[in-house]
Order: sequence, then C-alpha cells, then structure tokens
Amino acid sequence: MDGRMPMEGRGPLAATPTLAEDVVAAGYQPDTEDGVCPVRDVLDRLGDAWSVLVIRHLDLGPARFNALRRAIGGISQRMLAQTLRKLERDGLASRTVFPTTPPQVEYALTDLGQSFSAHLARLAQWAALHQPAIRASRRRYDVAQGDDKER
Amino acid sequence: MDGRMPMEGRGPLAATPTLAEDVVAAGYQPDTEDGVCPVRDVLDRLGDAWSVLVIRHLDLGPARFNALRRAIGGISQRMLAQTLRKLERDGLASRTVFPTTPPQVEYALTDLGQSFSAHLARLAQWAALHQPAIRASRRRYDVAQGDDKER
DNA sequence: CTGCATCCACATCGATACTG
DNA sequence: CAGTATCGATGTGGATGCAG
Repeated sequence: MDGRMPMEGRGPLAATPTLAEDVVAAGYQPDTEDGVCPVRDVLDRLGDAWSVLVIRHLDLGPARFNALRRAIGGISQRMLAQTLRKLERDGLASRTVFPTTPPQVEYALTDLGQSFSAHLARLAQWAALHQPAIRASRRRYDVAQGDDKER
Repeated sequence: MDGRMPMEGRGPLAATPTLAEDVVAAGYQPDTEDGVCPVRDVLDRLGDAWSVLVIRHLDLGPARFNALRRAIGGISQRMLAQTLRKLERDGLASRTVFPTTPPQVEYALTDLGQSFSAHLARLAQWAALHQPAIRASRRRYDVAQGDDKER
C-alpha cells in the first residue's frame, strides 16, 4: 500500500463502462480523458448512503466531527472519517482545524456542496412522493412471485 | 434460501439508519413502518450504476434483452437480468413477453420510470457542469496529500 | 433468445485498538 | 477530541454452464 488515495468507495464500479450516453443525452461532452466518466463520479456519491446523510446534515449548518457522528447516529467512526475525506477531496465540504486543546475540527458545506445538497433535497422529495407507488408495485410483484413459486 | 426476493442489491446499506431527516427536510413524513427509509430505496437505485444506465437507455425507447445488452456494452448477463428485475419490481420498467419462437421479451419505461429518468438527466447535467471543479479540487487535494507524505 | 444457479475473487463495512 | 490501522464477516459482481 502506498497510502496515496482512499479509493475505497469505488470498488466494483471502477470497472464500469461508459455511461457517456448520459452526458450526451444531457447535452454535454464526456471528457473521459482518464477513462472515468464525470457523471459516474457524482452518482457514486449518491450510492454511498453515508455521503448523502452527511451532506444533508451539514446543510443544516457547520458541525464538528463527533457532533456530526451523534447527529447521524449509527455511522462508525471509520465511515464518517472516510466520507468526510471524500467530500473534502471533491470540494463539497470544507475542513477547518482550530489549534486548541483539545483540537477542534469544523466541517461545513462549500457552495458546491450546497448546490449538490439542493439536488438531493429534490430527489428526496421525488422519492417521498412516489414511494407509495413503488411500495405498492413491489408488493404486487412479490405476491405474484410467491404465487408462481407456490403452485 | 426460500427464493422469495432478489434482495441482492442492498447488502451493507440494509443496516443503514434513518435518513428520515432527508424526508423531513423535504417536507414529508418518513413512514419507516418496516424500518426501511423510502428515500433510501430510490437512492440505492442511483448508487447502482447499472440501473442508471439501463434506465437512460430505455428512455430512448423500448428494447429487448440482448439489444439492451449490446447497447450498454460491458454489462454482464447476470447484472442486466438482475437490474431489469429490480426495475420491474419497483414499477419503473415494464416487461412484455411475446410468446414467439424464439421468445422475445421487450422492456420499456413506465411513466414512473420516465419521471425518474428525467431526474437522472438533470443530475447528469449538474454533474457534467461541475465536474471540472470537482476534478480540480481532487487534484489539489491529492497533491497536498502527496506533499505531506513526502516531507 | 432469455434467464437462473453456482462458483470465486475482491471490496466493503463495522468493531476494536491505538496515536496525537 | 479527531483521527488512522488492522482484522474478520459479509456482500457484490463476473464468468460459466444449463434450462425453458
């Protein structure tokens, strides 16, 4: 290990192909100079449940490490640190260290992060709105499957 | 195994806590009747790279299994079948079987699926728009890290 | 042509222990 | 308080082979 980059949040997806179509469909050029699709980068943050939670919590205002940890609840120290590092790396969150004793580190959303958070809110809204329909569909599907298995 | 539900695309996220804040922040009530956050369900589809790709491709029009497979390129048979099943279960895609020989199966986006696809497009647009900034931020971060390690 | 079952490599996550 | 390092359990995805 050369301890360079975290790179833990990619994994299997790293082998993913183009997705360039997404960008094209959206009216933009890919730019896969290094083989990584720009859209995938962002979408991967969404797939990461913790990133979403952390961003939305930071949207309520700056917070310190353990405050964030308590507020979210259920996130391990490891995952929080990892998530925050990723967000900082992507320029979505800022990290400010106050050289006091004990040391205090404050995290906050950057403008970019807030912009992203707004999209998350819209997405959450859509999800909440259509969730009943999705639930119902799932139930129908599962029941149908069960019947097939049964007879 | 009782062969009831696919349930393969959840895994680690299944243990995820609330995220109820997301819904609340969006102005909706949670509804974690069975411990599953409604927003998480949808967001998980986003984290799944293949779901996104498949949805966007289906948005261009209905398609058959192998046509889809070729169009996307790089997706394994297993993942495509799995992804399509999930989409069908959630009511985002429809599956129509033509009892011909050989059998033909056509997949298409439902209204719900198209609605979702529109959101994906917006997200892709945001990603493409801010991708340069994110790239730059990452480079800065990585360089800084490298320096730290070096000295 | 569609799609499921099995096997296998690998990555992730959480818990724990330790440093500054 | 704010992290990093390591370890073990679990889950995911790809390849292959077979069935309807």
